[in-house]
Amino acid sequence: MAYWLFKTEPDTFSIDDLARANTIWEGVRNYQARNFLRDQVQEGDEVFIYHSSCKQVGIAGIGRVVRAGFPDPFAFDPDSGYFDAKSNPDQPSWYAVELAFERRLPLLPLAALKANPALAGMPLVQKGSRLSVMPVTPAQWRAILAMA
DNA sequence: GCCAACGTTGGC
DNA sequence: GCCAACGTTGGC
Repeated sequence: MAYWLFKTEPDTFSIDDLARANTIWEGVRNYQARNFLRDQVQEGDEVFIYHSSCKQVGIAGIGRVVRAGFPDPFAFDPDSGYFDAKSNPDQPSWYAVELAFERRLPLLPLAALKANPALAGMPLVQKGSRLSVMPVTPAQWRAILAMA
């Protein structure tokens, strides 16, 4: 089983929304993140949910992967904001996974994560990184849980 | 709202 | 293939 961190803007989708129902994690439009979703994220993996671009940025909770990578259906829907005319079901450009809610965490602010030397290797805390789906090592996972 | 950093696009 | 222009991300 592997660990991940997914970013989301809570104004659009938050840990509270995940707590209400499983969700298709759609709309990832970055190739590096896409490759993780398509090739590596597996059912049963655990995921830190990170709130970005908001008042209190940080890790807000944990989700669990209940369906591994499949073609992002929103990319095929002309009415979706995530529509991509270059993606088609025969050769999908983009992938999604399905997540279930696991639990909330007391918000772990980005500043605190940055201050933890055990997390220095995470793209999350590195300047300029915009990666929205990233692997978390078991050691990093434990270090973050220890902060909660 | 500002702006730095990054990814993508498109002309050549 | 280069690289300037542009759009987006995301912290502050």
